[in-house]
Amino acid sequence: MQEQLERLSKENENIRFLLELMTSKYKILEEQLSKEKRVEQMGLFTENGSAHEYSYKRARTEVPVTKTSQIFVRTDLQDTGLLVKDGFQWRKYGQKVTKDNPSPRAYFRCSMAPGCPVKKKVQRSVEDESVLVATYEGEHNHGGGPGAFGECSASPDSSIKGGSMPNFIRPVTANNPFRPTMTLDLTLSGSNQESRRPSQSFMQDPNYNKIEDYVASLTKDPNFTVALAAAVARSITDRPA
DNA sequence: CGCTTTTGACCCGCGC
DNA sequence: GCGCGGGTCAAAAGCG
Repeated sequence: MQEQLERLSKENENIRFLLELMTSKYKILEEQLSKEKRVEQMGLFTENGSAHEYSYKRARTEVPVTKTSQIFVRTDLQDTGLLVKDGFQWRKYGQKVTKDNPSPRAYFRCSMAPGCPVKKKVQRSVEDESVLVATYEGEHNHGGGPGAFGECSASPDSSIKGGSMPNFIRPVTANNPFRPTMTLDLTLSGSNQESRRPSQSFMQDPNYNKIEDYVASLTKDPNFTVALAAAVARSITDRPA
């Protein structure tokens, strides 16, 4: 018990470090983004007569930015499917074997399409084959169907007992074959005018305390370490420095 | 029979 | 211009 306790507290320390790393990375990115916004605005105001042309050209050449996020879902290794239960109904429209990963990548469109533009890609993680990586593009313009996360409740024997569980992170229930897992929303917010939000510190986010409490409870779950490590690795490697 | 999944073909952007 | 690789299409197969 003592040994296990020591191991766990060491693990907690590591996780705290990773979280701090993520937080600082987030702050750096936020600063960089606001700097870019300032530069962009200055460009628009100083170019006098050509300002309209400038913005027009930018708008035309700019790739339409869609909101993307990733979640990591731990599954049974025997489970060969690429299904991530997220409460929405999806229609599979393709599957591909990619170069960097031996497991195939499945492509899904929201079943409400073309009314709903959301797409997702699901592929097993290279680092841990039991972890499914689901990448979402866009935002649903409708509610979730039956079996949505919001309808789940904490399972009594789960090692994760959140108490006040944030809506965006839910444990797995008897209806859901997946084991408890860590879900991280690594949203890449767009840089176009419509998606701009007022600059807000991560620490000032109204959900921050809830997230912190919940993450603290998650550290009791050994599965959490793997999922977090994968998420942090991605957050570092997938973003511009 | 209608809807969903599978899978090979096709398209398109990117790097060389 | 060409090849490569990721993403999408669409016909065929599967399934309830």
